[in-house]
Amino acid sequence: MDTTSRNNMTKPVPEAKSAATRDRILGAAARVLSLKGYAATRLSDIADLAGVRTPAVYYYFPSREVLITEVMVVGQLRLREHVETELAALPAGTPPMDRICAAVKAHLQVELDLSDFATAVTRNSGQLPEEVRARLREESGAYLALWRDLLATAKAAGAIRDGLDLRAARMLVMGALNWTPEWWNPRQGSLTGVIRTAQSLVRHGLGTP
Amino acid sequence: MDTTSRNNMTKPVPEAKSAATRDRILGAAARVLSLKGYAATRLSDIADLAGVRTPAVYYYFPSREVLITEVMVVGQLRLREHVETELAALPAGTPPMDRICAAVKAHLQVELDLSDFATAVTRNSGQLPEEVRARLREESGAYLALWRDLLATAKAAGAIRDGLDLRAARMLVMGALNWTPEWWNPRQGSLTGVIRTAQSLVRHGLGTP
DNA sequence: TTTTGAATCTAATCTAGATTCATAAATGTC
DNA sequence: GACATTTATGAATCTAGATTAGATTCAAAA
Repeated sequence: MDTTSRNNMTKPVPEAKSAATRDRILGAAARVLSLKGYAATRLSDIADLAGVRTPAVYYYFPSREVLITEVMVVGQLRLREHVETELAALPAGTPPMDRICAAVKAHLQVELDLSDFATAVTRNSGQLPEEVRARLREESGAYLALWRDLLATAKAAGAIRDGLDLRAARMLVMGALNWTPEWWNPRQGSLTGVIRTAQSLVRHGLGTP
Repeated sequence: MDTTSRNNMTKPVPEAKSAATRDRILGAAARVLSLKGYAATRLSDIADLAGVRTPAVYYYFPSREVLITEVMVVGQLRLREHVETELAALPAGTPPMDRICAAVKAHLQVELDLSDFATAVTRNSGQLPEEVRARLREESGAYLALWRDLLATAKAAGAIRDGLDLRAARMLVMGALNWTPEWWNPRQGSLTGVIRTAQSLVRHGLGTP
């Protein structure tokens, strides 16, 4: 997925091969991480999946930790970007609760369908060594802030039930979403089904009747 | 926590010392696991916390994996037992949605306050090697079944909104609960506050208006 | 006392991976 | 088609931790 990206219209085919391999390794790392978790992710697994020998990884990344950190940062970034994009696409004047539901949908799409990177972040955020966590803090803070805004706006508009602890409510909702990779599987239920259910839960759980 | 247990009224003080140390090691393992995660849990951390040298662990457990497996099994068991106990304590005729809310409360109590073992399970379930996971499957299946029953009963009683995918709804709720150890901290909010919010979310999220 | 077995310790050993490095292929350049 | 540079490799090396081996301590039994 998305192996090319960068340098779109500049030099014809600069270090195309190189960039491609680098992306292949990064993508492989994301996938292994999302499947096996930080503990069990060996550099050799990543290399195998990328179709390259282990030392080749060092041609592109100085260490395992740097590679993993990049996966996490990219994952967190993509998650936020996708959600922001979807929100931005909403017509002006969309009611705040509908915006929240759109964010729920977008989050689940990235998490479950679009990006191993995003899954890697949520499935491993609790297990990372402190340095990686620190490196991630800023970006994940931005994502949390996005949701904080979403709820605060809805609250201000009177769309959220009274007496709810907003922080706790927000974290509970995000927890429900973040836990989905632990149980959801495309073979036993459609993605749109999960999205619909999550939206319904959130709308009725948070909203005024 | 529960250092003695077994052999209550037989021999005066049999292998009391031994059982105590074993429990100390097990408890230390639960705590380290719940704090640092499977990846970062070293036998030496466990030994340190238990006040013993690393090899002493091997006097009680044949391997790191067996030790960790036991922590997980105990954690999953305690989680279910506590929830079952709380449910059993409810007066007969308690409405199904109130029973669900009681389960929410019980789950959060064990998870956040009572047992490092329970926290260890939920924070690491996704990272475990296949053998441990297999060993855990039966017990965690029992817990899932408990919740399935809770929801099915409520549904049958007409206490749950129509058009909700029950499996997805159940897993989303459990996800919200299981994710709490990732963010909740006794210093920035009372446990009862989180419980109240979670109950409110679940009641309105699942229930008929 | 002496003996014994449980409980621990210190000092190795062993091993899976991460990391390094000197060199081989490939690719592009003139 | 020889030269330079970029990519990738095989064959070491290094290291953190798990595991094992062999004392050592000590209380209680004999």
